[in-house]
Amino acid sequence: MESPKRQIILQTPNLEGAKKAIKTGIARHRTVVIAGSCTVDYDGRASSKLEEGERLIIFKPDGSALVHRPKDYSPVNWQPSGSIFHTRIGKDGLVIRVFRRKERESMVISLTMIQMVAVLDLVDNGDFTLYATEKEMQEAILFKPDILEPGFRPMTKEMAVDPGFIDIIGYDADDILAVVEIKRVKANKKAVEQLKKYMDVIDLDDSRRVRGILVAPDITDNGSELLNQLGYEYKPLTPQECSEILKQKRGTPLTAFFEP
Amino acid sequence: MESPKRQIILQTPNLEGAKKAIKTGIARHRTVVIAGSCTVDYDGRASSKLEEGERLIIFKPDGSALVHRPKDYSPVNWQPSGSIFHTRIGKDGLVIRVFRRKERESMVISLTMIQMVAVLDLVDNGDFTLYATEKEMQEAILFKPDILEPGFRPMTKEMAVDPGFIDIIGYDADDILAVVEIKRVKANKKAVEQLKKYMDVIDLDDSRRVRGILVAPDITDNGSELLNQLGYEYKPLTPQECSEILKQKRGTPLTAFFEP
DNA sequence: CGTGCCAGGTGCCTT
DNA sequence: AAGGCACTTGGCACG
Repeated sequence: MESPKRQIILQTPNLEGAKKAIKTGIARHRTVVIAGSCTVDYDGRASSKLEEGERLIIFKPDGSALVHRPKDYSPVNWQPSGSIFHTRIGKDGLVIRVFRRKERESMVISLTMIQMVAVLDLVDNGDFTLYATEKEMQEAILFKPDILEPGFRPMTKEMAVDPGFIDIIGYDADDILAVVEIKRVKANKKAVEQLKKYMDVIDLDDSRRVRGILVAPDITDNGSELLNQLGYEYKPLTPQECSEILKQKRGTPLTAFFEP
Repeated sequence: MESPKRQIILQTPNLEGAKKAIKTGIARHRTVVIAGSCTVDYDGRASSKLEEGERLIIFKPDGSALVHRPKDYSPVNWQPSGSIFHTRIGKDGLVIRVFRRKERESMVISLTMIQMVAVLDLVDNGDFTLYATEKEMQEAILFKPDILEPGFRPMTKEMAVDPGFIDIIGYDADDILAVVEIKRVKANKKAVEQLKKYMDVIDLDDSRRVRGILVAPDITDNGSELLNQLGYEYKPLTPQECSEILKQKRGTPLTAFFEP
C-alpha cells in the first residue's frame, strides 16, 4: 500500500490546477503556501485594499491565513486562526475568501498569476520555551527575594485588586509593607501610574506606610520624575539576570532542599 | 539571450543542495521559503528554545526572517528587517544564523531534514490602504463636525499637551470648550483615564467649564462607570461610519467647493 | 463572554 | 535616540 504523498508542489500551475491543489490541501488540513500575483481586500474591524503585486500567501490547518509582501516582519493582510476558506475561479482569477464568523471579518485574495503552490504536511510537536519573561522575573524574586533587597519577604503573588493584579506584595527587613510592580522592559510613566493605581488601593486598606517599588531593567526620565514625585522607589533588575537565577534553581537537585 | 530563472524550487533536497540554493537566494535578494524539520534558538531581549519539529521558514530580501509553526497567526520565532544571514553545514545539519546588530539579537535555525526550498523573485509595488482607522475617525469629525453633535466647531487637532496628544479640541453650540478623545475600538476605563489626564491639563489652564467627550463605537461597563463619575460624556461612533463619510468627501469633486 | 494586561510586541511619528 | 501611542494588535488568564 502506498503512503499518501506528504507534499504537493506545483510550479507555475494554471488557475484550475492551483485551485484543485489548494482545495485539497485545506480539506486535508495541510499547510498551503502560494506565491503569486494578487490583490487583497479586507473588510471587518477595519478595511483595506491592497493593489496588484506578487506575494507569499500561507494558509494553516488551524484556519489562520497570512499574506506577506517581500518585505517587513509583519503580514500586510491576515486572518487569525478559526477562519473558513472558500476557493473558486471567477472573473478576477482564482479567488480565495477567508472568513471569520467571530468578528464578521473577511479577506478576499484574488490571484491572477501563480508562481507556486506548495501543499505541505508539517508535523510539529516540539516544545517551545521562552525565557527572560516578566513571569520569570517574578519567579526569581519569589525564589531569591534578596535580589530585590536584603531581608525582603514576599507574601503574595498576583494579588487581584480593584481590578488589576499586583505582581508581588511583601514585607521588607523593617516589616514595612511593599507593593512591587515588575516590568521586563524599560519602565515609563505608564508603568509608574500602574504602580500608583495599586498603591492607592493598598493605602485605602492600610493606614501604615507602604513602599512602592518598581522593578525594571531601566526607567525613562519621565517615569523617574513621576516616581520621585510620588515617593516610590526604582530597583534595576534585568530579565536575563532573573532567568539565570531560575536556571540555578532548576539545576538544583530536589535532594538539596533536604540537606542542612 | 536567456532571462535569469525567476524561481528555484527544490523538493526534498540534501543539505548541500539546500544550502547552495538558500545562499544564492539571499545573495540575490530573493524571498526564500524553506519547509523542513528544525530547532530554533533565540537570544536577545529575551531568549527561547524551540525543540525539533517541522516548520515553514521565510527569509525576505530586506533581511527579515520568520519561523512559522503549522498553527497560529504569529511566528514562533523571527527577526525584523535589517538582519544578516549566515548559512553553513555543521554537526546539527544546515545551520542558518540570523543576526541583528541593533539589539544584539540572534536566531539560530538548525535544519535536519528539508522538504522544500523555494527561491522566489517577488515583485511587489502595489499600494496598500487601510481604512476605518482612528486617524479616519478624527478626519471625519473635522470634515463634518455635526456627526459629533450639531453645532460643534473643532479648533485644533492633535494638540500636544503635558506630554500627550489631545485628539480634538473645539467649541460646542453653546461656546463651551470640549476635549474629544477618540477610540476606534470599545473604550474601557483606561480610555476614560486618558481623557481625564487631558481634562486635568485643560482645567488648569482654563477656569471655565470644559466638556470631556469620549468618542468610540462602544464602551465597557467599567469605562462607563468612571465616565459618569467624572461627569464626562460618551458619543457612539464607529470607524466604519467615519470611513463612509470620508468616502463622500473624496467623491466630492473639487468644483463643488466653489459652488453656492 | 467581558476586563485587564503582557508581548522578544511592531510600527509611526515627533522632539 | 527617547517618548508617546495606535494596532484588523494577538494571546492568555481570570472572574
